[in-house]
Amino acid sequence: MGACTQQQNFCSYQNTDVFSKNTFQYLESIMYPKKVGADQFLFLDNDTADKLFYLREGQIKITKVTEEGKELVLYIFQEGDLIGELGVSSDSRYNYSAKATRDCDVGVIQQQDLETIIWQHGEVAVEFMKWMSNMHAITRSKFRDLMLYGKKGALCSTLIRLANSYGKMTSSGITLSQHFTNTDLAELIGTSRETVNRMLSQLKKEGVVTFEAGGNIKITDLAYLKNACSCEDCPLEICRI
Amino acid sequence: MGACTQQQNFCSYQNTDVFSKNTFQYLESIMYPKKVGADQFLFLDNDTADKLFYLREGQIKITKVTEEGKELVLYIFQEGDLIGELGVSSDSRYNYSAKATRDCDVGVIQQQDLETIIWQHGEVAVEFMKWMSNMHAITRSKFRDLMLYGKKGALCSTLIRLANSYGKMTSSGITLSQHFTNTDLAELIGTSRETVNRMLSQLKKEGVVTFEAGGNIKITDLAYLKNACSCEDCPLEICRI
DNA sequence: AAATAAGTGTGATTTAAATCACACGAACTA
DNA sequence: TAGTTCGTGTGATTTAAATCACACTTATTT
Repeated sequence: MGACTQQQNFCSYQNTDVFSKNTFQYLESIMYPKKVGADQFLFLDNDTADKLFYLREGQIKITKVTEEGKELVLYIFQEGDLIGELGVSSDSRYNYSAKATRDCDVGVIQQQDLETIIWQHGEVAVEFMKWMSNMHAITRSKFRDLMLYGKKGALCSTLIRLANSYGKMTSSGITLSQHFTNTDLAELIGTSRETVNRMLSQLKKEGVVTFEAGGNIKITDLAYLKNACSCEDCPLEICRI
Repeated sequence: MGACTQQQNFCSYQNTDVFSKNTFQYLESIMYPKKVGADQFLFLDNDTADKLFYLREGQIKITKVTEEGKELVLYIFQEGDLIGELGVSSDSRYNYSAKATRDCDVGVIQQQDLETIIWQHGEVAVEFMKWMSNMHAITRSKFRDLMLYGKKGALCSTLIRLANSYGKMTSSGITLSQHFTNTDLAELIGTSRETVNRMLSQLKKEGVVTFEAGGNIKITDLAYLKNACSCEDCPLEICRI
């Protein structure tokens, strides 16, 4: 409860934290390995959605691209995250793409294999519902943040989420352990690179963020960010990128 | 497949269409009735999310309200829809409100009772996953439509969704069987009443919509609307309001 | 039938954000 | 080491949308 209290390096919460050791073993038993190189796609918009993917190593961005090339990044998944949809009909298709930002190690799970296990084991079913519920709550909370508080609120919300997913607590603030370019942030927010740059400059001037060597963002006034997007201190598993 | 081909009056698809007769009987067996008067709240933002609600009769709007009073309507549920979350932890809370727009007849389902059934019956689990999956897909597709194509695209997308949920096919177009005010539409889109009014006037001038007696909208050029939000002809159970 | 409330339609103005344009620095790369 | 790519920083301009202000129409109430 309450965001950004973690002392760990980063990725403190994966969306698979809802699974018990037992369930995880079932998953492992039906998983087969796959490598995805940097900048390759794990799957494309409109591909048949008949698999789930467990991200062992690397990073996957889920994106939606318009015909004019405008890109919206819906999620950034980390090692330990499970990617995909469950319970969809056999001819269902993804309506987003999944792109590896670096070399990835993935475990592929056939939806059908998983549904067999779910069918047989009630506790697995309930855990998967929790996983689905969490994923939906993440989407809903982003929807709200990006729609209701203007581009500035959207940026502040995104910085908080990045802090929860990549933040390292220090005495002087929360440092993001990964560099995000202005363009990266713009795609997360649905705005232009220039607008992000101007807003970040402003936040820097106001003492809300500073920049570490290498350009990594350090958040020095979390309260300001929370206020800008009417943060409701939702649980860490939901307030993520 | 393909939107707006229905000849029926309206509400052709409920989110409970994924359930088998058998599952539905389980639901009925643990449901108890509740009345909610017009303009009353079924639940409030931050209430404990330990129940599901089956809407037998009436209409429920799911809304998120900011501190400044700006309102965003996330869904409008109809008779036959199931409302709520499943698989969340016992201390989980709604982060949106549910308001009856008219007198409602609701069946209340304790989450715990349902989880017991899910635990025991694999087929129920799988059907509920499909339900959850659908709900998430609705949220995601709205997110995309409202973020990527400006306010005009957002309005056009919303009109298509309304057509799918309330449209009655006629020889001259698709008539919405319910009146939606400019303010209603503005809250669905996250914009101002004036902007909706101006956009609708423009669409009328361009011959995309007309107004029936009583002010109900009739869509006369669906292709135009689809084009404005890069409609991907997603299935009817997802392209709803 | 008059009064009140709720909804529509539109101008004028302000504000937010996108777009265009270009200078500059840092980081690779050949 | 010169060239190229990639990212940053900022002005100027345009466009989209919100806000303000008010007239007018249509329901609803008493």
